[in-house]
Amino acid sequence: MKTTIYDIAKAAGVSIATVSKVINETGRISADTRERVHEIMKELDYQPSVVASALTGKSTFSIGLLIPDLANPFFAELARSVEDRGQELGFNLVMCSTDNNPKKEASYVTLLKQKRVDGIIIATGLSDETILKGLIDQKIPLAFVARDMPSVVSDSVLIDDFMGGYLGASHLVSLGHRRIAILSDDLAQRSGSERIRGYRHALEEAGIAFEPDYVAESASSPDAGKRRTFELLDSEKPPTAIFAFNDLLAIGVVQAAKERRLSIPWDLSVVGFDNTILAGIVDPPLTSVSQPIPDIGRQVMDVLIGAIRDRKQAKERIVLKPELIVRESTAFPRMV
Amino acid sequence: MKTTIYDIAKAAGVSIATVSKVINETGRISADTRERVHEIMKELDYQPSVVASALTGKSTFSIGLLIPDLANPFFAELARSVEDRGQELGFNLVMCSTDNNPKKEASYVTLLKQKRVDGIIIATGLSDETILKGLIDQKIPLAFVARDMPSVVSDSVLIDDFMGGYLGASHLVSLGHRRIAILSDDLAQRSGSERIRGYRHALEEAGIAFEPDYVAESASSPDAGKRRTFELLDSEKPPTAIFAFNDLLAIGVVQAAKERRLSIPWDLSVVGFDNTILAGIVDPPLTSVSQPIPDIGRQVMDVLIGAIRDRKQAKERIVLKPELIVRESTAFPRMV
DNA sequence: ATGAAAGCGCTAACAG
DNA sequence: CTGTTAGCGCTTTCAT
Repeated sequence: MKTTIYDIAKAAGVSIATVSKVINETGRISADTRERVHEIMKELDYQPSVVASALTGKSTFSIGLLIPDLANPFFAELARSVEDRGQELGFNLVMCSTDNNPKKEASYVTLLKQKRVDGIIIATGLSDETILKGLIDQKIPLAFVARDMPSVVSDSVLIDDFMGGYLGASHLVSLGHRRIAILSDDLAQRSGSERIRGYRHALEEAGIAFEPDYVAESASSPDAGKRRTFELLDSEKPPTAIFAFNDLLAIGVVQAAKERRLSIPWDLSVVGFDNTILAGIVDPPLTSVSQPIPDIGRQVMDVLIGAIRDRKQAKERIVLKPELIVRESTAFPRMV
Repeated sequence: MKTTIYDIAKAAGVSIATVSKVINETGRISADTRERVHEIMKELDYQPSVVASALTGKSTFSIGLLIPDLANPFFAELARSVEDRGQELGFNLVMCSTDNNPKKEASYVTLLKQKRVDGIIIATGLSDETILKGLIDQKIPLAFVARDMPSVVSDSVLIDDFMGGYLGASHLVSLGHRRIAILSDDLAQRSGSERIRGYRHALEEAGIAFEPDYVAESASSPDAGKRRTFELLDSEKPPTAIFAFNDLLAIGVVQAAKERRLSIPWDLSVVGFDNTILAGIVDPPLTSVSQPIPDIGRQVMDVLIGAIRDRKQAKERIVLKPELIVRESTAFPRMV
């Protein structure tokens, strides 16, 4: 049998209440017994059961993390930074890759609820409104990360997507591009439309007319991005530059260009988003709008745990600044 | 208040025992009451507490996953595949990135124990023997993945590392290379030495003498790999090919070569290991020994859950085959 | 077929 | 300063 608080109490010749108190450092315990209990616990390699203590209303010290796909480097890096902060604070992360699939979302959320996680960090879309409503009704602490959820009042940390869109687009504009296409992963999401706003703003500044046909949407993988790029390239007025809303998509663009024997950046400029490990590795290295991933992860965790501890009402919305990292995938257009 | 089994019982006009039985489909319940209880549960959006049920000795439906680093694409992809299988089976994954840091390992393992996870999947080295011993003593179901743990009798799934080493080296040999260096992440681990055995076997077959100086070790990051590559390149007899034991390291080699203005594959051939998403993306695309990641992930999860369910004694050791994916980072040596 | 009751391991009053 | 005791939400005999 696993050793329990009773075993410790017996061995130390005290009551379980006393043991509980020394474990939680509550109430007053004589230095003497405290020490003795500690010794016994060490001796018997006693591990207090979080399960039992959670049942009495305390924390489970588990946080759910809902992301689209752990195999996507951006989310892996994000998860890692969230995990690190959790580890520092004594919380574990329960991973949930939803693939933006409503069924998976629902199934994961149900599991998380049943496990009574202390809170949930949401980095994925929640296709089904009811899921989110259920979470809120049950007052489960929530925090959104790297995405906006305007319809909900909740803690969130994300970057200034308008600025991100502006940064990428104005870089291209200043290089002399006028036919700049957008490749977005999910236009419906707020960050997508914010980035487009930033992009449009950059165009306007330069007196370039906005061309709806230059806004393309694609699933978030190099392959899907590649296919969508071919379409863009085959249009009437092919763009001279493509601004992808994540690095995976940008890589798809690069691959499409290679297949067409277009040289990047000379025949086609590409800018990515997220500045993941991939950006520095592709050929050519990708100019990319960088998100401060370690910061973001740390801050969501902090904000969530703050909400859990204080059960405070005030919600924070932390907006961090993106940054343009210029590498070799962008240049002035060869033929204007 | 959250709705509990009592609420359901009251609303349905039955005892909590009955409700419990319909939830778990145990005992005999009249179709009539069963249906009624189900309805009420749906109506009240009742979620049985895994915490409470775990306290009575049932599963927590949580599995710990110990890996070195979630931000490393190989482990992210592996985690994803493990997670997927878990999700199918109703188990959640608790992520633990240890950075091969003994302190973190200990801290995570303690947390996992306290949470009474049903089992732990270990993909990391366990620097501290006592940790592992503690786990085994407490009879916590364990499964090792992508690494060998010869000192322990336990379920494990991994690739044939000897074959992996042989595949990479013999490819290089057949191209005409004779000065082939190894860049390993952790020589101490069994997979490392197995791969080296495979490498030596390939050399022997070709009558090439084994040169200990060609075996280098490095931390598992592009940067560290790059530094180590410079040393290799600066040695008396610089190698004409480098076989890295993971893609991150191989990328370091590529970067080092670029900095030295060496052309890959003409001045230097490189082969990686793992065949992660990175391999297809670097310039030039990397020849890499591929691990069947989705398979591996699925199989560990199956094996672990098998062990949890049946508490069986028989341990399995599942060995999968690696495969050489030839891309553009390898060629015959320009100057032999 | 259903229910009463005894735990599971721990916390939190409340007494002493 | 320490112990008694009543739960927390659920499972599981054992009766009925």
